[in-house]
Amino acid sequence: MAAMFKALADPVRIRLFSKIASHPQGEACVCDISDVGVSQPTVSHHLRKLREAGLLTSQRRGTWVYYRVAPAAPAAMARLLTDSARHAHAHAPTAPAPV
Amino acid sequence: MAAMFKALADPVRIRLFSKIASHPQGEACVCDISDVGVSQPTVSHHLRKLREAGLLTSQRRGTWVYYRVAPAAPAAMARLLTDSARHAHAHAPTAPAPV
DNA sequence: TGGCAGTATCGACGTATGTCGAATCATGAG
DNA sequence: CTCATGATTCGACATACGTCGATACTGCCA
Repeated sequence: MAAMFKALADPVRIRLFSKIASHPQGEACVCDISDVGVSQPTVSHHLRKLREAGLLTSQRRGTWVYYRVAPAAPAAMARLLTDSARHAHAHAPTAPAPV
Repeated sequence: MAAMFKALADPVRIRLFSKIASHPQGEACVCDISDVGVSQPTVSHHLRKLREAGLLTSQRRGTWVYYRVAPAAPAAMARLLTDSARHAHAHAPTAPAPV
């Protein structure tokens, strides 16, 4: 789980992840998202980290490599966060629990 | 945003965060959550990181310091994740789009 | 077959991070 | 006031990370 959060613990990787997630067809080739302010090898390095953490999947089609979001890992991360926030909110000192 | 994810990019900090979130009253003093496998100064260091990232708030009551989850930051992180996952799912190669 | 465009890997460098022990601060008890 | 307990800060160390240039790999096209 920590590895998943570590994968997004970098502004460049967050930008890459968001770009891929918001791209048409839900996928993007590397050439479409390489303008994040770092060199091309660094982009490849970050994409590899995101893929190894389970947040992205890659697929080669001809010359280009397409990346898309793997839904399982983000869902698990979101679950941990929402569970914690909900529990904290239920005991919030200022706001009463709505239900 | 990357700083928030970086705050949870460590197994010890995930354990601390989860322990605090699941504690009764939604808060925990440091002495209650110090058994995470590292020394007590290291626990304090990690709690400081989590607090600086906006994920926790601290409050001293007498001898003890109590930590609780700050709901805003986890909510923002969860939103980024669920939005990305939902978008990806809408274009998933296996599941057809419902609309 | 050769060349070319798109990606990935390698090696190296500077910086950041996690960890600890020792010391310090803060608070309550006697 | 003095001491004991809980928590933080400090200094130091080994390791991990982000970044780059150079290089190698992959597949298309002439």
